[in-house]
Amino acid sequence: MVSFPRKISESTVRRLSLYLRFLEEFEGKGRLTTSSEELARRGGTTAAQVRKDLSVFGSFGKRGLGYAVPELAAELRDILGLSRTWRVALVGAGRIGSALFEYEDFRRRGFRIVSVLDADPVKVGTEWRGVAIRHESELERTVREEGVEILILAVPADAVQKIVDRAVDAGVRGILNFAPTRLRVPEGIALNDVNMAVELEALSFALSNRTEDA
Amino acid sequence: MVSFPRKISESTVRRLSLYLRFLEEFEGKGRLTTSSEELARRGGTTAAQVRKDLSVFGSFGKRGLGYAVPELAAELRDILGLSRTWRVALVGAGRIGSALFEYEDFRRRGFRIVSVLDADPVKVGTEWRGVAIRHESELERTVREEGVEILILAVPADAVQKIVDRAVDAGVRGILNFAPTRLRVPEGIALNDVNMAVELEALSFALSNRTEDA
DNA sequence: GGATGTGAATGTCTTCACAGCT
DNA sequence: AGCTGTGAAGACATTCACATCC
Repeated sequence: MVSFPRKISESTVRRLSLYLRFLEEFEGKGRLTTSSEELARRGGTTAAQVRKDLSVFGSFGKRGLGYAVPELAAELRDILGLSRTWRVALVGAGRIGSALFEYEDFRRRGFRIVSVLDADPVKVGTEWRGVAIRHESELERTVREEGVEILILAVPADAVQKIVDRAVDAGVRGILNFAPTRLRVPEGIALNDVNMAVELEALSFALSNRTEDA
Repeated sequence: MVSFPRKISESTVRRLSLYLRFLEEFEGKGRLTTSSEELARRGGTTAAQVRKDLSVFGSFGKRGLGYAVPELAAELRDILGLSRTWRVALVGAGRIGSALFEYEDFRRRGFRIVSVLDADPVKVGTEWRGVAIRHESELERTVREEGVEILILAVPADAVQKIVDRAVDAGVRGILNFAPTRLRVPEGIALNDVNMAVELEALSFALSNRTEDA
């Protein structure tokens, strides 16, 4: 709970998350300093953008020298709320759900999937790496008992809004939605959509309209 | 190959893709007309935004009446390049790859995965729904023989850049990247990243900094 | 009357360019 | 000298508001 100035743009936050990834890579290689220029190159942006992004939160560099890698990484982890673990429930034990459950990057970053829920009675009662798959009807109880703060939605599409409403009532504060639907959430609940079809269609658009040459 | 004015913003394209989804839903229900107001409500934006987005490409509505659902849907499919099928190769037959392979929305929109490639000899030679899993070393040949235009990258992370370079050389023109790395592609190649870790971290940031009350 | 299409106004994000530390 | 931090300028995106047409 650091409390920051004004409104911070989504794109700034996404870039910070990228920078952090690079910094951790540098840490792994034992590199001690870096520069806005280098982070920009790796992140596909400009040095000025990197500095602006960071300047929203403070001054972390030394003029003439650059940034100390471990220090800046630690700052970014703090800013992004990654210096703690988050208790996550996964709804949907299908293929996407399973892929997300195994996704190493989540685990490494402190997102701990403490519960998996599904509507399919065949799956309910089995378990994944020691996490029991429970029936969707137990959503509220699970959220409360397990102290779930974040919900990952990996279900085909329809009844999703109801699940969200119930989860929010039970105390969930953030939702990562993979269902191709626009969800309504109350003020104050964080929501992020990952719509893979939209991404592919954006590609298709780009390929169909190569006008920018000539 | 319709060729449109100026530079069209990424966000406009993404919204069009959303609108199309809603229109198709309406089509399914037999609804014949809609309005910018309705599309906006469904898409979480404003009516003015919807009209601006569409106006970049033409005038598809009737003043006083709104938009004809099937006509507008057809226009959007044209604009987005979805009136044809795209030949896609999937690199990575792991969990994410498998989830994407089965993803109904891709199939329905005309993205046909004609080839799956993996580095794991155990997987190579098996098949998914009639599509043989080939060894990654056959990438170039596959791209050429199968006329692959789009590559979906669902591999853990590292050697990804090399795969991209080879694929581009062989003729691939668009890439949907799920690996948490920033890729370099030549001018004229379309690239889209889906970074799920970044999305989760953006949530974590939002949850850690609820300052906007008070 | 009612909803579109669009210039003009506003708001937001990015880039520039340079003063200020190290 | 080198690289950050940052106001100011510029580019881009969204919202407003209304003339236009069905």
